Formats: sequence, structure tokens, C-alpha cells
Amino acid sequence: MESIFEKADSVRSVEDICLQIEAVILDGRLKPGDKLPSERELQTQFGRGRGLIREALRMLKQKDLIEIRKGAKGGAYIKNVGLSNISDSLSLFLKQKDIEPDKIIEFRESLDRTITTLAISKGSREQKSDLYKEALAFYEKIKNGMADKNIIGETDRRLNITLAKMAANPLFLWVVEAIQQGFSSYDYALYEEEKFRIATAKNWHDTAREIMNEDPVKAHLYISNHYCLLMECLD
Amino acid sequence: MESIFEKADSVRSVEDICLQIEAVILDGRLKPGDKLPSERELQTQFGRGRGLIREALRMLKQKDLIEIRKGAKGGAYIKNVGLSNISDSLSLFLKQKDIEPDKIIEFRESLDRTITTLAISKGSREQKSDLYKEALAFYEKIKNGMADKNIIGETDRRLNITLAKMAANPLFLWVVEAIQQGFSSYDYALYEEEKFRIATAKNWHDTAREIMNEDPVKAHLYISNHYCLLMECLD
DNA sequence: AGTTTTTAAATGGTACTACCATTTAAAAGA
DNA sequence: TCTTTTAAATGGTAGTACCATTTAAAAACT
Repeated sequence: MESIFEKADSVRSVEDICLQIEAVILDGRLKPGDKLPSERELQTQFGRGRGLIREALRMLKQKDLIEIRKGAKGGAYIKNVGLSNISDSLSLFLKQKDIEPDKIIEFRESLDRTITTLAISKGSREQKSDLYKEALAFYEKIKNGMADKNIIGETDRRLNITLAKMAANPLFLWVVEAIQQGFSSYDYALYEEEKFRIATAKNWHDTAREIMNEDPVKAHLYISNHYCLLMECLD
Repeated sequence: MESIFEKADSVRSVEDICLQIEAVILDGRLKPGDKLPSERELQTQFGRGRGLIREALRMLKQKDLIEIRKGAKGGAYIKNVGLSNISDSLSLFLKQKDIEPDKIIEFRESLDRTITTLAISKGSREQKSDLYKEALAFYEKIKNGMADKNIIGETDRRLNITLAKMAANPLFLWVVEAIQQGFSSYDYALYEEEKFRIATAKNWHDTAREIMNEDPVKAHLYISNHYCLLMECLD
């Protein structure tokens, strides 16, 4: 079989193996969905033992670059680079640093304001009305007593993602996703008591409406209100 | 020796080992600087082969939770959680997604504006005047023909970090550091030609002055100007 | 006694072999 | 043709042996 890799450096073997594999992924020689050679084949291509190959694959998996399947037709498959590992690291970072809730709220609020502004100026009419419909449905459900926390949390999350997508800039989407994984716990608190649950859902509805109306000032007011609620709720 | 770990789950061994080790780090049973038992000792504590232990340690190293040293007194030492792996993942993400420069600029501009606003309202007098002094010195040096690109880049980077610290919120600092690692290249472009180099340094000086004067509106103007220069420069 | 050199122990780095578990696809059987 | 069985490919795990590096203790030398 044709070898796509070179013999690995004798010191820092694992790093070298990782870099070579990363390279073929990044420069497009292997695309998402493609399969790397089997461990035993890589063993011969890199001229290194299987243990080192496995260590390298673990690192790439941790970086979320590959996915490993068992059995025949198994092996390391190239993934679409996602954000899970970043989010993972971030939540680790936040846990260890023990960051205060009000700092998180401050950050998220400013992020939301920026994203909202962008969403209003860049989002399409259709996106805006879709967002509004989703927020309205959410509000209605909550008003009618729907209270499954998992579903509520998931919907809240999806609304945030939808909004971030409207900003038409993947970097904002990245931060939102990273942050969201780190603090779903806080938002869940907001949906614990009925009082906050309804107020928050109504607030989402109001925000989405103002985004549809393309009124950034009012939208920002509702966003502030959202985080006031959250602050109040956390006491 | 007293065992701090339990026998690992027989399926998903590596993940289980990782989780157990992460746990003792996160709940403080082991602090930065402490050493994990040797691979051979972990082998017996987890009741698994050495290969699996090594795979788990690789993952933790990739997460930047531990540092591995060779020789006697070697082993896995707990690290202070940093941002290197996050920045790493981010630049990987950006490379693969091939994000357009103007999206990056848009993101950074809005980030800078927010940070500046916060810096003005939260930063101490002393921090503000320090920032100004640093920006002034930077401007003077560049005017007088100092042109070492490495030093210039480093100074620009430090100014950004200083500003981010004034915002008194570690999350902003995190994003700035992560972004900076990903795109130092763009900023370097700005300091290539003398025309842009001087204009940019002057702009930094103006921005810092307005921050010291606590005038967010003017400061924002200069920030916009900075990114206009960058856009212009990239053509 | 003090300094340098040598040695030994601890530990991570690597290779190799053997076998198990899972998955897929081909072969055999109904 | 459909179902069952079998075999091959591949990742998962264990274990052993040996190398390379680092540290600290022991020995040798002034």
C-alpha cells in the first residue's frame, strides 16, 4: 500500500506522528469522513510501535480531529472539526479557576448585546421571523405549564444558537457554544421556579420581537432584563 | 502505598482513568505541583495495563492538566490550568474552517469595544495611566524608526493583554489570549509598512489617551480606525 | 573534609507479542 | 431468496523486556 506518512522522528515520536496526521487533515489530503490506515498499517508507515501510534491517536481524538470505530471497517475516521474539545477545556478552566457568577453574567450579557446588534443588521427577514416563531412557541408552552426541565434547557440553548448564527460570524457562534457548555447549570436555575420561568420565557419572546422589528435599543433593554432576572434568581 | 484510585471500569477504561484523575485534580486532592504516582504504580491502582495508563496520561497532557518529566523524580506533575490547549484548538478550528479575515476583524473589533468600555469603567486610575505610558513609549519608539518586527508584535500583544486585564473579567482575557494566538499573523501585517506602522502606533496612543480621559465614545472611534487600517492594509 | 567521579535506582519511552471483543462481509445452509 | 454461520479485519488490553534520562547515593580522589 502506498505510504502517505514518513518515518517518525525518533525523539518526540508521538508529537511527530500527531503533526503528520494533522497536516494531512489540514491541507485537505484527507477530508472529513475519510479513514486513516489501520493502527497496524500506521505502525509500518511511521516505523514505530503500535503503542505510540495509539497514544498519538488518543491525542487526536482528544483534539476532536478523529473518531475511532471498532471492528472490521473500523479505524480512525476524520471528523468535521467541532467545538466539543474547546468547550470541554473551557469548562475545566472555569472550574479550576472558580470564576464568580457575576463575571460570567457580565461576559454573557455583553456578548448577547453584540450578537443581537449583528443579528439585526445581518440576519435575513426569514431568520428573524423564524426566531420569533420559536420564541413565541416557547413562551406559549411555558405559560401552559410545560415544565420538563430538559426540554426547556434544550430550547433555551437552541434559541441562543439560532441567534448566534444570525450574526453570520462563526467566531461568535464558537464563543456562544463554548460558554454554553460551561454554564448550562446557571440557566437551568432560571427555569426552576415558575415565576422566573415565565418571566424569562416572556423576555425571550420580547427580545425576539424587537429583533424582528429591528429595534436594537429595545432588544438590548430586554437582554439586560434577562440578566437582571438571572442575577436576582441566583440569590 | 495508599491507593487514591479505584479499579477502572472494564469498558471505556481510558476514559474512566482520565475522569478519576481529573476528579482528584478538580476537587483539590492534588494541587498544581503535586506528582501523580508513577505509571507502574497507577497500573496497580487502576488494575489496568501500562499501555492504557499511558494513553490516559496522554489525554490529560493534551488537556494541559499535567506535565510529564523523565527520569528519577520524573512522572506526571499537576499543572496550573492555562489556555494553551484552548488556543491550540481554536487555531486548529480556524485553520480547518478557513474563516475570512473580515469576520475575524469584525469579531475583534466588537470585542475591543466591549473591553474598552469595561476598562474605562472598572480599571483603576493607575492602570489607565500605565496603559497610556506604555502606548506612548510604543509610539515614540516607532516614530524614531524602531522596526524590529518581533518586538513590535510583542508590544502590541502586551498592550492588548493589559487592556483586557483592566476589564477585570477573566473571560475577556481568555478570549483575547485565545484569539491572539490564532491571528498574530494579521497584526504583523499591520506593522510591515512604515505608513501603517506609524499610523497604528499613533492610534494605540490615541486610544489609550481617551481611555485615560474616560471618554468611551472617542476611544471607540479610534478602535474603529484601527480596524479600518487593518482592512486597508490587508488589500 | 571537601570535591569530583562513578554507580545504581527510579521512571518514562519504545518494541513486540499474544490474545480478546466487536464489527463487517463473505460463505454456507435452509 | 433469506437466514445462519464463519472468517477476516480491526481496535482494546495485558504483559514482558529493554532502552534513555534523570536523580541521588556511594565511591574515589584530592
